[in-house]
Amino acid sequence: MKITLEDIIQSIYLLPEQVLKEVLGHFQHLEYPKNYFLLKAGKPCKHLWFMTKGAVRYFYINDQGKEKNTWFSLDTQIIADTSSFVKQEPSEESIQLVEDSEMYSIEHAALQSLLQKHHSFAIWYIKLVELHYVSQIEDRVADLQFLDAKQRYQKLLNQYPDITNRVSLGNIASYLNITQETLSRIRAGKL
Amino acid sequence: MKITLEDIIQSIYLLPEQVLKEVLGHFQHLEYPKNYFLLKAGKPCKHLWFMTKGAVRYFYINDQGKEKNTWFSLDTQIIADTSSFVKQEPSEESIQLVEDSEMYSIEHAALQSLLQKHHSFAIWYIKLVELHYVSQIEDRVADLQFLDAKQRYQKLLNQYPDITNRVSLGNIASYLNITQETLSRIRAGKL
DNA sequence: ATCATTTTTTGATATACATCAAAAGTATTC
DNA sequence: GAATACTTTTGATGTATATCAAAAAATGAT
Repeated sequence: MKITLEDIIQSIYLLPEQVLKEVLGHFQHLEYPKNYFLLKAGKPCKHLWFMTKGAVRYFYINDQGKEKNTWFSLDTQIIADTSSFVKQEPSEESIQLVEDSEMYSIEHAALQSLLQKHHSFAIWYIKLVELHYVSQIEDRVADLQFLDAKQRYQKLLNQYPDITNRVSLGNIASYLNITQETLSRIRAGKL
Repeated sequence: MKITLEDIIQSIYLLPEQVLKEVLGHFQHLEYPKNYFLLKAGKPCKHLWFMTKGAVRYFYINDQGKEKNTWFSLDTQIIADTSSFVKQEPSEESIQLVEDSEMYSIEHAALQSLLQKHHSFAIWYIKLVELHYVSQIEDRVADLQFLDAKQRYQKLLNQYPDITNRVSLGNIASYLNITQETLSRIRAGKL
């Protein structure tokens, strides 16, 4: 039983039939291969994506020119560089697929006009932002502040039990903010 | 020239005269002394506060029973435990004044009914959430991931040049996620 | 299957920051 | 203004994790 775009939208907040129809009309169905860039740093994030299958990583390039992952989204997730999306300013991070993925996208401009047009859609978007952007990222801050590398790894495994088969050790280490050597040692139970 | 509540509200998104009036009617003006708790961990965050003067810290209690600051807001800022506020679930953090402060508050229930009642207010709230919650916290994640203690301290000083006179070294160190000894050494230029 | 490339593991050493202990400095109260 | 409590600084030592180097294992291409 596959998750439809309609399911995702309605699970956030129930929209009136008419509005839902109109909203659905603004989404585009997409399939991209592994390694494809949804967003490259420097460009404004013009879309909001609803992934139905696949995996992505978010990353920055730091001062020393090294990539640093900030986030993973696997399977059914909403994807965007929130900060760039809401301000329509150049993004500081890139978003790249780490698996062949399927998703639906809506453009920023279309979203804005729907927000102005339909009060119910504005309420829907408030729920989306509150639950998806805010809660997720607050968790992340708490993790970074309070958990050490090993605890953060265990929490990630808890959230995505199959992540080790889907994302490389180097990419996971980068997200955990540790080196891949350290993650390798944690896995081996040596730390 | 003092900043009024109306200024703050209108700077987020211009509301129609009538709606603005109604919205203003739901805010309460408050003055609290240093050390007062706006929110205690375990209680749901029932208010959104618009501070016009003063300073607050947000903090958790960690596993070892030690307080850990997660955030400061000084002067004109919007205050809430966002995560608890949006879900109306028990808060994991506390919010305490570190100076005598002045602010305006609106209750969660009042906000909800205004959101349902006025499309324009829903748009206003979207702007608020996007710009205040999301952007601030994304910066914070980037800081935690990419900057070392010294860089984070310099950035904080940049944002709040007078913070050293207003917030204790221990509180700042806690926010920076380092010990006060380390911060003391950074200040002394020994690190 | 073989070779080339990428990913993961292992080992030795270095470093940033924590921890513990105590002294010095600054506020607060009577 | 002395006494008391809080805050900040200094010193010595310990620990988690980084860095560098290289081997081993896994993956992909011909």
